[in-house]
Amino acid sequence: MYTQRWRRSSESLDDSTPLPELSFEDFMEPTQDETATQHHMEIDALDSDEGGASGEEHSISINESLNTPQFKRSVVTILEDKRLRTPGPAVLKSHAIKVVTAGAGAGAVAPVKPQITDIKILNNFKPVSSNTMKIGNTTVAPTSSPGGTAKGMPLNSVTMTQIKTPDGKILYLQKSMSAGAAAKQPVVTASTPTTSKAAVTVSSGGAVHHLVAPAGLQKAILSKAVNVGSTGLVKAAVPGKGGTSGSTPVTIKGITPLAAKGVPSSASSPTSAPAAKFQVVRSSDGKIIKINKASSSMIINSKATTATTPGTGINAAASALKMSLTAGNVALRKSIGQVVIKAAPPKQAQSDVSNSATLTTTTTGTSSSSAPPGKMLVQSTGKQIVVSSKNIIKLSPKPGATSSITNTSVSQGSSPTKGIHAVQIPGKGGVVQYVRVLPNTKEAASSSSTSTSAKTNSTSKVTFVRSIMPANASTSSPTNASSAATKSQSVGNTNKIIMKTTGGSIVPLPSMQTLVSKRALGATNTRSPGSNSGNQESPRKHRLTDLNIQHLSAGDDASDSSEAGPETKKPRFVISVAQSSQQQPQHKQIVTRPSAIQRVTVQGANSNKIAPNSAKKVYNLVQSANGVKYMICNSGVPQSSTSAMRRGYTGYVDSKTRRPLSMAAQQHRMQIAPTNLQALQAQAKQRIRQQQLQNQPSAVQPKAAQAPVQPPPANANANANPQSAKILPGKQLFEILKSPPSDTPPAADALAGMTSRRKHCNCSKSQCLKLYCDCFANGEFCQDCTCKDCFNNLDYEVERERAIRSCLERNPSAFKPKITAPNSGDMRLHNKGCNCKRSGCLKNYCECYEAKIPCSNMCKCVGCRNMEDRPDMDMDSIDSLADGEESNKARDDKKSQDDSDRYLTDDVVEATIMCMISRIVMHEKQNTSIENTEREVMEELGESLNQIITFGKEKCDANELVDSMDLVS
DNA sequence: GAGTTTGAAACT
DNA sequence: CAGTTTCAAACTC
Ligand SMILES: [Zn+2]
Ligand SMILES: [Zn+2]
Ligand SMILES: [Zn+2]
Ligand SMILES: [Zn+2]
Ligand SMILES: [Zn+2]
Ligand SMILES: [Zn+2]
Repeated sequence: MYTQRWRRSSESLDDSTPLPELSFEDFMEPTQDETATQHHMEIDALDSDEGGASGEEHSISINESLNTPQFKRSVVTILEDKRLRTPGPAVLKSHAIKVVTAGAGAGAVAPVKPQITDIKILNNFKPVSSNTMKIGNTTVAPTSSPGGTAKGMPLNSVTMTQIKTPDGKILYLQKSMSAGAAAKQPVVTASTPTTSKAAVTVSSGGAVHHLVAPAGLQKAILSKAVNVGSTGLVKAAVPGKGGTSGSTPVTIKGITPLAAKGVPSSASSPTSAPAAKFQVVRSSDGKIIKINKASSSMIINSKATTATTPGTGINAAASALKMSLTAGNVALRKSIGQVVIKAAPPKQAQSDVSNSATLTTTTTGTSSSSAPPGKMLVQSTGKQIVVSSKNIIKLSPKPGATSSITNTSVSQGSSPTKGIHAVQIPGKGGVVQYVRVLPNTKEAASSSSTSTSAKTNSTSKVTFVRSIMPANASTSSPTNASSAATKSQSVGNTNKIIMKTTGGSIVPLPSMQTLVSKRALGATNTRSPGSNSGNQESPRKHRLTDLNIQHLSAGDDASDSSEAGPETKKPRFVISVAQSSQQQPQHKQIVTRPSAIQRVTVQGANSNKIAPNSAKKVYNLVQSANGVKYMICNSGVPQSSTSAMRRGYTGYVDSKTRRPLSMAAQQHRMQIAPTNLQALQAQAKQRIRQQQLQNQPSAVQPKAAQAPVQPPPANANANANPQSAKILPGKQLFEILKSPPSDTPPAADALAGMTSRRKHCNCSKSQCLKLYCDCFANGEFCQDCTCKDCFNNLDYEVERERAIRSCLERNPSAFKPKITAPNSGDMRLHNKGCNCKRSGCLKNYCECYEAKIPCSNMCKCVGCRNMEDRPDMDMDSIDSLADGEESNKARDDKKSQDDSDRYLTDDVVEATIMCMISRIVMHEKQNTSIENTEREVMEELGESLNQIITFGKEKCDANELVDSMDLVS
């Protein structure tokens, strides 16, 4: 079933993609299972959040503790020199980088499975440990240069963003802001950050964003598992922090604190909006994750920062990013390089200080300023970065995807608007993931930022986050909030509707069409890095290069988007964290649809309203294949990080993998309300808006059961902005989304196709109540399907639930993702394996192939040709290949997994991610087209991967030689 | 678009 | 659990 979904979509894209490449999904969704290691990343804006943030941070820290044992802080400095702009770095297909951050949620989250951030490169790379790696331009030195101390750095003026890796590594992004620059970013209270965070600004030169591993405070966790695959996805998930401390929940904090924590409600109100809201949407296939953080918002885009002076800014502006890896496998501190984010346009920046300035995040001042909270979504076709409340950042390379950006800026007025940047990487099917960073309230930010900036360098925390576009940006017609989202260019996939929960309200966002055709993905994805490595040139690269960025206008943050937000104009990366008050238990929203599930943690952006506690709520968004999206809220309870992660991931994972139910189950608490368009439209619209989150669930509850049904009023609670929630029927959104697709260039096409929902079932005898039906299997309601006698809708809730139970009885894991990564870093594999007899596992009949993953030892296939080895090969070539299949498989699989981790150290991953982020930021500042941004991001990724691979290979070779020597001797 | 192929899901 | 049937997608023409 699963596969099917993808299949089609993929097909449209490319059939060609023969190989078992990794699918985005893989990257994206890495951890499907609970266990799946999830990587949690948390990014906190040190500065940003004010008090609230701080609180959160702490919580985070806690989580971290969980996740990451200790802080080790190695500081890694990442310098971006200049990235290669090599065009399409093909990069490794196989390598995917996933970063997931578990929600801070303290215990809760962590508990589950703290995931480890892993970066894996499928290809065998050796860990670079000792040697310095260069990623793209950035070099990572094993030892971190600067900073060790950094940790303690006083943030002072500088705002920093911290990212912790599960390992305990923390990354801070500081943006020294030039004064001007500061503006954008929400300065937020930079103040707060002060505490623990010490930012280390390494770069002497201009302002630099430093990533420092702070000690405690906010931590960003990068899950180790980063897979960079050709598909190259980088996922960073930030799990919501747990529930415990509610506040913290937002894992990712916008660096800039939201000034306003309080956000007001309205979503729109950005300015003050207390915390930034992060919304993340992921839809690999259709999955979306939003995270809103009320208070702090993260901005990923550089835009925000205004870099005042581009050129000048450079120095000053450039912020150096330092990443410290604490635990990391390698423990080593590596100074990666500095990434400079310049407010100023990149170019200038570059000149800057040494190399560093790769990124300039100049925020367009305007935007930043204006749109306080901007939400950014970065989509890259191939890569996605998702930041979810839980904070997930995924970068998946999408092949063709052009990035579309939809950003809806929500401006509520102007200010409020938030830019959301969604990065979607088309999953196989077209799953797109979004990363949104909503600068909530940023408006203030701008102002605030300034303040901060004022400080010396003011490192503005800008970090990634872009402030959302100013309202203006949002210009986009807000139309529907949702619509706005939809506006996003759709990239490929299906439309995704993202529910924003900023306030608690969830707003459906249309997914970007960015999706890249599977093919593309596949192409890109080639697993074996090694082989690939060499070939950057390979076509795949492009894909990687292609990033789609969508802007979602989330409405404003909290408020969302829906209304306001919708406008997405510019693509922004927004990570908004809505804070929902936890209080309302209801977090849950319902989402019925499992399909894509995204998690969003919501902090109480709205919080204002709600409880201060703002526990974090996590929402999982699920998109139905149709495009319907469902939100699942975790009631305040912090999800285990893992769990959260999972879902998120899972969601991303292949469409196939999706299993709403499972999801639900996992989440237990969560309720899923199906928000099908249909349902919604028909019944719900009204409800939905209001109830969506809240009520609807009633019926819907996904069977998952666990989630008991709670009516998820979440919205209400959280959202002040229910409005946003309004979402309208998904379809509309979808439609909207769809329309846009064209934007994306080439890839887009494929993607575009994807965009709409992947599939619509055509069941005739199962009533869509058996797993034969993809819709049902994905936990989605049939929408726009051509099925006959369909019972998979709200009109037959009873039957549907019964069917769900039946399926679960038969197979408790029926709704769980089929493809998961055993270990965080590991490449995804089909849990059960396929059983192909005649297709050689080279056709979409094969679930493995469909998922673009190689067959594993779990597979019982006969004559399998779907092995990792041949990533690059085309179908044809593959066909020609003799089979050696099984043996190969086993070998490959194992190999890949084993080695992958070695090479990808946290540091490396972080560095890579940072580089990518920096690019995004820069582009945002520059306002370069999304496509270009995506391209560059992908290129960056590809470049990094190549370097990593090259490095790994070299080492491996050397080692082998040595070994052989030894043997000989 | 009809018909065939395919392999998972369902059933025995 | 194996073998068979059912099913809907994937594929072919
Ligand atoms: Zn169906
Ligand atoms: Zn259907
Ligand atoms: Zn149906
Ligand atoms: Zn197979
Ligand atoms: Zn297989
Ligand atoms: Zn196989």
